Amino acid sequence: MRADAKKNYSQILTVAREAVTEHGADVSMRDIARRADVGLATLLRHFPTREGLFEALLCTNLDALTQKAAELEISNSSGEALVSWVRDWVVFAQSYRGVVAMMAAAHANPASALYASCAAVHSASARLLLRAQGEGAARADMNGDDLFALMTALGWAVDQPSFAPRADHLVRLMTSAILTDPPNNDVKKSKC
Amino acid sequence: MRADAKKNYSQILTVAREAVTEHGADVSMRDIARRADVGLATLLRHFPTREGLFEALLCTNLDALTQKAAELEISNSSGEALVSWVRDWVVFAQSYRGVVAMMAAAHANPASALYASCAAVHSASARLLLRAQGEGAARADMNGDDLFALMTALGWAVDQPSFAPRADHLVRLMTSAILTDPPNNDVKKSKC
DNA sequence: ACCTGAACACCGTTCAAGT
DNA sequence: ACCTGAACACCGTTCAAGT
Repeated sequence: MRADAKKNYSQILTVAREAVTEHGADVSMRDIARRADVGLATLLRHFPTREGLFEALLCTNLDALTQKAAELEISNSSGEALVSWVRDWVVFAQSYRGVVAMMAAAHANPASALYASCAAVHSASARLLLRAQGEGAARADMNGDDLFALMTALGWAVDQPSFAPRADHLVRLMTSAILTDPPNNDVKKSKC
Repeated sequence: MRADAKKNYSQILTVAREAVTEHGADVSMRDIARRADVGLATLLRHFPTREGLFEALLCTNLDALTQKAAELEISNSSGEALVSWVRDWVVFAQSYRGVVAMMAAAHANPASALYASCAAVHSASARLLLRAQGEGAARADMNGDDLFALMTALGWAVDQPSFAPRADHLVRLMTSAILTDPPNNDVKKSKC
């Protein structure tokens, strides 16, 4: 990689981070190129697809996420590990607006630059679920696909500005659907 | 409304239904105008916004949905009524691809042509939840906003092609998060 | 009243021409 | 090797000109 190419690459990533923070995952690629003082064609050769750009933008976050999964897999309580994992996922989902929708689409498209990352999240989820199910901490009647779908749905919801204020509570409600004995499910039934 | 205007209006709705069925809620307005053999400007005067067009496209579905809510409000079991309502919502959500995402955005924007419909769904949900909570059938620690968020998240999930196959199961999982004594929650704990 | 073509400012894709 | 401007086919918005 030539010196000027290297400089452009990092410059693009820097301004892309700003642009995506401001306008979400649907920012205009042209806008990013303009901010980076680079021709649009240059941006598109470094990152031929929008997903390619996001794979680079998110790689730190994704590494931290999968690293966390590895730690949780050998933690004490399999149930608490699963809840922590869902929380970490939600934090990741909030890194940039529109990221979850993009991941959901990439998950179904092996040609996407984000496919491998989606698969990693999916399989980490499946492993944590399986362990929790083995200990009876998680519902037995769901699989990794279900968990991934629920986590993605949750991530999408907290991404919506109107739902964001209730994000913490939505996480609690969602985890209570997954665990067999949810810690926050101590609802007092009315007498009638 | 003049005769030719009336003809254009219904012609637009007819072809819009086809186009949206094929390409989802993000179809090009130009494409719809072309199919209707109508100038783009004509389409945009009949329906100044995309949401305006969808308000017309969905009005039958939305009427059926709110009508169903009214019936469910006076039904026997408040818990079963809530589950039926969620199922009806999911069926509605599947009417066209991308509709739920549009409704979620419209819900936060009073200027949207779909805002009133969103509010109607929201308040119907809140009423059914409140009744179920009064009888102890639904969790006490959630409100109408939470239910609407969960329903929208569920609707969005089943809208994703990769999650659609598990739609029925996702509905069951989601309702089990809402009900205090879920009928499908008879999970046998493992012995260890 | 209602319709329409055209101009406008955007978008992402592609490629021949530059250094 | 790498960059770039320009042409291309799209999009939604707007409006003067038609009937």
